[in-house]
Amino acid sequence: MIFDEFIEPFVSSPVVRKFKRSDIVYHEGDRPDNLYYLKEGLIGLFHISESGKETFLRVFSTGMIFGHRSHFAQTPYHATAISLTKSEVSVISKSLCEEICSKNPSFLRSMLQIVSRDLGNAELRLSGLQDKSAMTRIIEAMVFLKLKHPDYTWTRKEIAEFSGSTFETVTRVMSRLADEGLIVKEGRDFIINDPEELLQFDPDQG
Amino acid sequence: MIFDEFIEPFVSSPVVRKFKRSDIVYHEGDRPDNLYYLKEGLIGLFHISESGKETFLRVFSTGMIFGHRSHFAQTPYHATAISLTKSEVSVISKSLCEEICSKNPSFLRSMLQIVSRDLGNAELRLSGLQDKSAMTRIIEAMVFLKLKHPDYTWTRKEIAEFSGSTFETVTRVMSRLADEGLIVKEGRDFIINDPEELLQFDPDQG
DNA sequence: CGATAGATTGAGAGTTTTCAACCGATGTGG
DNA sequence: CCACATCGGTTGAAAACTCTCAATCTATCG
Repeated sequence: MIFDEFIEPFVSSPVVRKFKRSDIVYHEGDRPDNLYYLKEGLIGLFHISESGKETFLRVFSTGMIFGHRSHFAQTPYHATAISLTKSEVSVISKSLCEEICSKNPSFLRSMLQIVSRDLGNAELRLSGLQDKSAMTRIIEAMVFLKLKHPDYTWTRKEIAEFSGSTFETVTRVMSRLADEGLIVKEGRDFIINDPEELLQFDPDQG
Repeated sequence: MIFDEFIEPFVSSPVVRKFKRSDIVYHEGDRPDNLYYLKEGLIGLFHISESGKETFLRVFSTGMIFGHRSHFAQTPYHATAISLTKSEVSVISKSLCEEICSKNPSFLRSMLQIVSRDLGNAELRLSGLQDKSAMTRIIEAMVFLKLKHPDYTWTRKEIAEFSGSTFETVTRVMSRLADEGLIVKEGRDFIINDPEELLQFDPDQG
């Protein structure tokens, strides 16, 4: 993990908060007074629009920092962090963060690398929304999410909100993929047989 | 400008390149061997998909740095930088960049702030693509682009690629807005009477 | 075992895109 | 400085892809 060399102060932060599924860690619009280090669990970052439509922006898993974008942008949170599982989070105050930054300039470098990569990913998703079919985006989201976190049962809704689609369309795509033998449904969960093959799947020739 | 305190080495870089409209500064996939400082002009960052569909990701104007995301992410360029006007660019080598970073740690801080804000913007656009109508997105793009660069004549195509739409739809929206008296068309250019009013416009009650 | 959250499937609607044909602006070279 | 070539813009009609709505079913967990 990229943070190995900085992790100490995060792990040993005295302030730890625990969450269960669906708990909110921070709200869109809040002032970013802290950074967070995820000791254990899975947390999703969602934007919720006025109309109530949710967009699933990023996933944070054990060992990752989050809340950093707003901190370094010096703007309020633009999205809401919601715990997807039971989780345990170290809270790092602004001042502790400053201390880490000044003691260890390469921490800033790491943060910059992470944010830069996330920006690239976000912009590629932006492009994808415009020239890929819903099916392709759903397949890519399934592969991305499931490979990253095979043990978590992603809901159709989460996959939809990550791929820019609806849960009904995700259901339809998954039924089709199961028919084609590319995935296996197991209760509400699913298993990807061969990620490469799945990504190559062309809806028209089946 | 946020860079005032760092600008010196950028301005005085000995390597300057000049471009005219449509010239490519760097290509998606290229290795980021340099950072760029835009001394004069307007440059757009575009992602071009396999099918040829373009997405307009970011605008760079006089005084801004670009090419930094890939540099700090340590990944190839994910998009292509195209000059929209005649422009003049200082080329900053990796090693000069390193020198600036180490001499001036707050340069990293500034870069981190910029990239963090861009990430927030990209993610908000991602959300917008899913719950705003084409008309709303087009209006927002028009206001954003035109207020930022009133003297540049944005083409329908550029507005479409920024808002995630097509140039035909942009044309239709602009005709409607002109009918409503919210904008004035001047040749290929357009003038926004009142940005606030334009942003508030509700297509249904017009 | 019952309650509830999540999943499935169908049918119909609607926004936007696509395709096509035509028009107008801009600017360059003779 | 005009003529023309080219790039950009306009408008219409039809098609398409997803979404929305609705009804029903099934996991999962206390």
